[in-house]
Order: sequence, then C-alpha cells, then structure tokens
Amino acid sequence: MDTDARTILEGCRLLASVSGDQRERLVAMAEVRRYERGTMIFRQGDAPPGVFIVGAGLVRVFLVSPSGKQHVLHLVSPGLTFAEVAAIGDFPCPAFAEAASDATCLLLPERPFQAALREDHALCLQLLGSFAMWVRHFVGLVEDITLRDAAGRVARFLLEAAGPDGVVRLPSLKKDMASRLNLTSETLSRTLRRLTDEGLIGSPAGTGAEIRLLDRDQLGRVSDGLGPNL
Amino acid sequence: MDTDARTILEGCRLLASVSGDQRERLVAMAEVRRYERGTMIFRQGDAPPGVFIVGAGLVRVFLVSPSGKQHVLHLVSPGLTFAEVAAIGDFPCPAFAEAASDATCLLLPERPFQAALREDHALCLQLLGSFAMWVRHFVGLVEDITLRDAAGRVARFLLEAAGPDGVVRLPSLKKDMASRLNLTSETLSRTLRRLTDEGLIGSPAGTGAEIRLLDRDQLGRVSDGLGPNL
DNA sequence: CGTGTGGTTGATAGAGATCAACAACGGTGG
DNA sequence: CCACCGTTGTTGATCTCTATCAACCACACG
Repeated sequence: MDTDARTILEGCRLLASVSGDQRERLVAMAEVRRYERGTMIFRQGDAPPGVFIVGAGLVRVFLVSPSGKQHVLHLVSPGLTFAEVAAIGDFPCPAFAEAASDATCLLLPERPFQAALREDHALCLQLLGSFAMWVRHFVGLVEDITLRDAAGRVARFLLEAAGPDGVVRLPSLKKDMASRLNLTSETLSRTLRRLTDEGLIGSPAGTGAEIRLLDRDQLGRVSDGLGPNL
Repeated sequence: MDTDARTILEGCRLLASVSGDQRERLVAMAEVRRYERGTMIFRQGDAPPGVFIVGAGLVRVFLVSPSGKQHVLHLVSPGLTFAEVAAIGDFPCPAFAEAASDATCLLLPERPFQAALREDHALCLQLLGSFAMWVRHFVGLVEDITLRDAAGRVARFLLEAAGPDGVVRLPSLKKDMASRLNLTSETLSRTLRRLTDEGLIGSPAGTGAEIRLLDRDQLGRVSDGLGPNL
C-alpha cells in the first residue's frame, strides 16, 4: 500500500539514512495528502508548507511569468522531494507545484521538521548532500539554457535521460519536456524530427512515448554544438 | 590586515555563527592564497578543492561552452564563498573560477572541512541555510533567463542591485554584467540606452560606472514585461 | 460519431546575436 | 606633450534562430 506514511518515507532517498527513532519521529509528524490531476499544491509566494515527498504520481514544479508563460523546473517522481528549499531556508515558495497526474504525497510540516533538523545531525548531513545535488542540477540547467542551442539541449537531455539500453521513456508529456528545455513544443517536435532524419534517434515502431538512441557519439557532438545540423 | 586567516574567516557571513573552538579549528586548517588578476583558480571538472572564502578582490565564477562562449554565474565579493557546493557534495567543480581582479582567498581544504562538518552541528545548519539561499538564487536566475526579455532582465537586475539611495555601482565590467544576464554587451548597451532615453535611469554626470534609478515603478513594470518598450 | 487534447508541420515575424566600425579612455614611452 | 596602443563601451547593418500564428492529423473518450 503506497499511501502509508511509513512506506512513502522508506521509499524516499533523501531520508534513506535516517535511523530508527528519528524515523519514527518523522512518521509521527507526517501527513498524507492526495491530489487530483491538475490540482495546485502550492503557489509561488506561499508560506513554506514543509517538505513534500512524492509517494505516487508525478508533480510538476514550475515558474510563471507575469505574462502567463510557464517554465517547468522539475518533474518530481515517487521517492523524490520538493519544497525542501523553502522549508529549510524559511522563505516563500519560489515556484508553483501542481499534480501532473493523480498523486499521493507526504508532507512533513515545516515547524516540526525544522525542530527535527536542529536535533538530528545525520538528517542535517543528508540534506546537505541533497542540496548540493540540487545546486548542481540548477547549474546544469543554466548551462543548458545559456550555452546550447535547441538541438544541443535536446541531445544532452536524451543522453542523460536514456537508460543503459539506449531507450528514453518520457515521464510526462512532450509539452513538459519542451518547457523544461526552454523550448516550445513546436521546436521540440521539429528538432526531434531533424535528429530522426539524420538517423541519430528512432522511435521503436508503434511507441509514441519512447525514443531510441541510435548514435550516441554523434548525439554527443550535437550536444556540444559541433553537430552537422545547427 | 585583510590577508590574515582569522580576519578573513571572521568576515565571512557563511561561517558567522561558528563558535570559539570550532572556529579555531577552521583557522588551523585554512590556507591563504593570492591570485593575480586573470589567474584561473580552478576549472570545470577539477577535483573539489574545498571551500573558498574571498578576503579581498573579486572572483568570477563562470561556465564555458564547447565553442568557447562564457557565461558568468556569479561575481564573488569579499566575505562570500565559492566552491562550497562541490566541496560538500564531493563531486567535480561544476564551473570555472578566475580572479577578476587581484584577489586574496582563504581555502578550507575539502577533507578537514568535511571532517569538521561531520562533528559540528551548528556549522551544518548554517551551511544548510546558505545552500537554500543558493538554490533560490539559481531559481531566480532561471526565472530571469527563461521568463523575461532583455529589458526585463536588466530592469530587475538594476532594482535588485540598487542601494537605498537608488544608485547602482557596478562591481565589475559591463561585459560581466551582460554575461550574467545572458546578453551580449552590445544588447546590454542598447537596452541601457533605451531605458535612459525613456527617462527611467540616468548616469550621474561624469560617472561611467554608476547608474541612478529615476523611476522605480516604471522599472518594476518593465521587469514584469509590461513596460512601454518591448 | 463529435469533441478535446496532444502532437506535427508550414509560413511568418521578431528579438537578439553577430559582424564591423568607431569613440573614449588610460597607460607607456619617446 | 604627444603619438601609440590595448581595453572597454557604443552604435549601426545584417542575419539567424526560435517563437508565434495557423492549419491539420491522430487518438481517446463520452
């Protein structure tokens, strides 16, 4: 049963190394929350609610410009967390979060979580490591957006997202993938088509949501802006 | 004397709350380093050297694309730190760092620093807070680059960088400011000119490196993409 | 079946990059 | 004092990538 607080907590990498007593403490403070697809979980500027852990489903974390344009920062899948940053820094949510599909989350409310943090050194260290990963993730994001053109971004994304079998299974809609790469869905579509025509990628027959990498070397060159098609 | 390890350490906000004994420990492990303007401090991909604290001068942290283009992530001024992320996450440096002017830095080498971290809960908490700020900073950066046009980015930057007197003193060259905003120096120049022509900003006579904000409301509107000139 | 959502393709337009010339300095050395 | 140079910043002309607008297809679902 994936809706049990303990089960969700145990599936969370961020808190994997939290020990017996301390874990019970987290279980005790946790609240299970369910969201229907499309429900807004929190808005930019909201008071920090605490740490969310996704148990099932998919959560879209995104920014919105004054003119209404969205930019997806992250698609959070089960076992991962969101809103930790605001919870720990104790400042307003820097982004929006909504359920991209029906989702079950665990919320560790801010106050008791911070109390636990103050007393649990292991938890603190663990979080520190995860924050370092976050910062690295963002550096990668900035690097992508500022230094690469559309083809480069798509190529890099595919190389990173591919399993060892060389197949990328999209976690969500192409629309979201495009937004994450700071492209419109139209240019993403065109770019994938060009990569397909060049023979660098292919779609296993019938599967719309899968992409097979056919030439990683070439893709690597494209991601470095050295490809044949720029 | 700003080259003394203790003095630099005391001027560092990140470590402000570190107490007597623990501070001595940091002082003991610290190495003072001097860099001439233009010297590379570390490169992307290098093993994590540890935590750097700027004592004097200015350090440019930047990314480089395969084609040689640079993007400035951060200009680090005295009292601030860099490379903490790699040091704590224990992964290769995600960016380059070079001395933008002659600079004196303090290095807390990775190993002893991590040891201190494992034993000092207060230090850990402090770092956690500062990491949260880092992540927020990056969210802001992504927000800027993806959701705003050139004028919007410049306007927001000016509003954030201005002192209470409404004057922005550029810490470095316009070139760096442009790169930080993901613009070429040419478009930055043009954008500033347009803002000047509209009467939103002005340069106090004779001062090339200062910008005075004349109409914050209007600048705010421009930063939200609602300005008169888009 | 209509209707809606997601995705593809085509035509056009616009923001900003790029290329190029030049002005304003500040040093350096004769 | 002035000629020379390197750096920084400004301005102009052009080009290119990507967004935008619009039509259309495929598929799912009531």
